[in-house]
Amino acid sequence: MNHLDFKITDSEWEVMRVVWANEKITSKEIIDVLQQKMDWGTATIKTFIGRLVKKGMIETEKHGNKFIYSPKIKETDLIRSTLDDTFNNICNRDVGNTIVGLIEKSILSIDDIKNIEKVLEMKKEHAVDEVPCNCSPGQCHCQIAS
Amino acid sequence: MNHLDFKITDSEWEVMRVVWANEKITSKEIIDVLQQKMDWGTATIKTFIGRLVKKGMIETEKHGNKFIYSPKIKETDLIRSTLDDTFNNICNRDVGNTIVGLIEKSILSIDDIKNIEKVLEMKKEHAVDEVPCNCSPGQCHCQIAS
DNA sequence: TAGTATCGATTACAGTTGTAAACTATAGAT
DNA sequence: ATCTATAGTTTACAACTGTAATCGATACTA
Repeated sequence: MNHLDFKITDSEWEVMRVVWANEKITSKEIIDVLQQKMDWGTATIKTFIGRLVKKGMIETEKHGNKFIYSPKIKETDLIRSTLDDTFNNICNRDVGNTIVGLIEKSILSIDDIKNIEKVLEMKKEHAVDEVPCNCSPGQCHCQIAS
Repeated sequence: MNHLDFKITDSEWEVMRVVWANEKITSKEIIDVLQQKMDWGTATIKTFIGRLVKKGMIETEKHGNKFIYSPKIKETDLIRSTLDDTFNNICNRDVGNTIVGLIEKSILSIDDIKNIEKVLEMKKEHAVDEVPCNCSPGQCHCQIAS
């Protein structure tokens, strides 16, 4: 499949958020930010940073004896990829309802709603009468012969 | 937090889908279904089943020397909980766009679109002008004093 | 009833993750 | 020039995961 298969842990995501928010940042700053939120030791955060570098999620620019870290992947790409992973576990026929559920519990602005309405308008052009089930046999109640 | 903190692995999710699809099922059936999709050995699948039982995700009813397995949590609850985990890593201000992205790449039926429009209509009543950023300081570019 | 197939339980083992201490190298302070 | 603080690297170790082999009990078969 797609070689853009990002996969990081929850802890690593906390670190990434700091890096994304700042674009260029030192480990000390990352540590300061995270220790206000998480109950993590300094060494722990250093480990996470090191692992993210090894995974290719952040890049380093040497500056004397220290590094300046910056993100190597975009936040939206990671979000996209993570959500795709989850939706891959859901029957296509359930996606609509799942999205309804997401909207219900989200805080949305007028503009957000307008944007969603706009994309829905576009989806209408290709909307199907019934979404075909895409599950493997035996993994879904709405089994339809493929 | 919420004691409904479900967390299973991707492999375990494959197993759960079979259990959800069938409600009452034997290990042999689970194995048959999964071996058509995954390149897993019998023993591997048995391990996953065992771990899911231990995690309280499926329950067992003894039947002679074998078990009948059935789901102990609902599929929608697990989906909900998993998506919540992801959205917890996203600034509230980005949720709207993220949902737009989801809709763009989904296959939706006319009814799905209607349902989404309906929930949007309801959201309009409480829609805000600007969604407040809910991120911890240093973890988001759109930092607003709280 | 003895043999065999099957099921679930136990054990195995490497890789990942959470959590961190210890070590090394270097930059800044005196 | 030496000391010290700091940054990054290495090592540690238990729990969880992917992947399975083996074992013990039971049910079906001849």
